Amino acid sequence: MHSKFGFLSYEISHIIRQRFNKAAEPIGFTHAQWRALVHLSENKNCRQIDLAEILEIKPITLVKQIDLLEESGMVVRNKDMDDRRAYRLSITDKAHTVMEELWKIADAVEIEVLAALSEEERRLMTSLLDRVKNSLATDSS
Amino acid sequence: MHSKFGFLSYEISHIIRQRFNKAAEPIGFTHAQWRALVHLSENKNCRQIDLAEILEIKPITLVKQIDLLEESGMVVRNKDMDDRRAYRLSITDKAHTVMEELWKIADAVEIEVLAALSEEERRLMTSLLDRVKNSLATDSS
DNA sequence: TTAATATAATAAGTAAAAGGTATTATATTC
DNA sequence: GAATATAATACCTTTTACTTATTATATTAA
Repeated sequence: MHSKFGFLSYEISHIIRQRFNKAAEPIGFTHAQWRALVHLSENKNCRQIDLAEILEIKPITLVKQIDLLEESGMVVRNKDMDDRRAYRLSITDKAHTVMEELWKIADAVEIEVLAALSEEERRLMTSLLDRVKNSLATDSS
Repeated sequence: MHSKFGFLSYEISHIIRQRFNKAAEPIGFTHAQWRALVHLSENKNCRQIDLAEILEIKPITLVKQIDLLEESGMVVRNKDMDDRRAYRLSITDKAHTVMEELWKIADAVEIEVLAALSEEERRLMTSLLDRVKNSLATDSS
């Protein structure tokens, strides 16, 4: 019997993204922007190329997300004084307020989607996924 | 502390899809087509609208995937005798052969991605995800 | 038994999220 | 100082999906 982990993780995360996008649409954010914001807030003052690597997307893909986040006043590109090719990304005060709203949405979606599991099971599953993710992060993929 | 399940499941499934797509590209299939094929083989002779519901995509999205799968000789649209609006989808003999190849790729990718976990942990995680998925399937989402 | 409504597939056009390749401006290395 | 590498990005394409509207056929209600 073949494992269905690939399909299951895809299908569940797809539902989470759909529901998040629907709920966050009135505020004007997509799940991809949200993901960039959260990872940036955990890696303050990094360059675009650093954030792209963290997000596991190509730099050119991130450019457009940062464009949108800058337009909506969430992120600022600051010239790097030591390397004039690069920008240092920072999050605005406004972003902190908006992110509180977005976390409410994200948490609510997650609780809804994971309702079938106990809190203990949710923690267990998340920690297993976390180990998988961390083992991949060290790869050169 | 907020849960990261949404990001984790997205990021891991994204890596699985990327690796699958890369490995299956020479044979000419994408992960979306692969997903449709597998779900069709588990729901033989269903209509497009049924398969779309199983895949949790809109019927129009499925049309194009079936177009591609029909072009490559994997799937046949058979006129439904009882409802002349509908097609019944079937999988060709050729598809069975190709699917064996694709399962090899899918299994290999999964083993690679989940290498950090023991077999026991893999089974546990998959069964937790399966419960989540099934609880959502009964929703009217 | 028609008239109104619903359903299955699909055409046309759009969008979100991503990537490939090439370019510009700067850094680094040889 | 010349060759090479790097950070950001312009231009174009791909994958996967959606919205809205249309055609053909079924079903329901009057």
